[in-house]
Amino acid sequence: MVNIQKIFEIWNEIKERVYFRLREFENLWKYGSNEDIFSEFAFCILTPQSKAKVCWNAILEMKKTKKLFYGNEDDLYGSLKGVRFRKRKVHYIVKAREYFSENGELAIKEILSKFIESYGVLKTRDILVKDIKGMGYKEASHFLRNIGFGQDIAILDRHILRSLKKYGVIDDIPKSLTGRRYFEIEGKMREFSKRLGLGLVYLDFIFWYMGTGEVFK
DNA sequence: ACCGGCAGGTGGACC
DNA sequence: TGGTCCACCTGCCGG
Repeated sequence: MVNIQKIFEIWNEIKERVYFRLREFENLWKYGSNEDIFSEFAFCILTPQSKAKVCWNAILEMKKTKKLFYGNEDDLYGSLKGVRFRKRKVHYIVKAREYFSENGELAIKEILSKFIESYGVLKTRDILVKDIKGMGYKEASHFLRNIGFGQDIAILDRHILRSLKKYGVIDDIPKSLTGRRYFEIEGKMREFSKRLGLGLVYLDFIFWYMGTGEVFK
């Protein structure tokens, strides 16, 4: 078994920054526009196997020029140098933009609100995974966390999984993450966080920080 | 200069 | 029905 104390040391080191980020997420949902929310969504489509910072800079540029909201696939493609699998991802973004629009206008906030009020966050995540190409459980969780609904969900990426194994929460890192297996591991991480008395959303930040040395997104 | 390692995975085919 | 495998694809950075 590994040193549990390390977790709390890191938590003390980063918690002010984490609180700040979480407040930003809440404010994004409270005060953000449909374009703001969709930008966060598109960011989460881009991040798999890519560098988060490169992705976020690309989003900022496409947001400023409005390409993200009105451009076609070619327009977006040109802005995504450095993003892995960008051809595919551009397609996913444009498809999702239709999904999140009503009468030709972005309505992602209204649509998500309805889902969350009617079904709750966990079920909303299922809906996103089922309906949107390019969103698996990992990225759907990432997105929901980044718009302020991450209190009880885990973002099981390679860093988190590595830490979970290191601390004996799971025996092995699975080769592939099916929905069923995702829930299983998420449940174990939830239990672990309860045992530590640290919220799941905090534990994610701590593990992410241990893996990368950053508190970015 | 070359090269392995890494970057917040996902869809779809196949069994 | 549910797991496993592989294509997708690029650029940067340290040895």
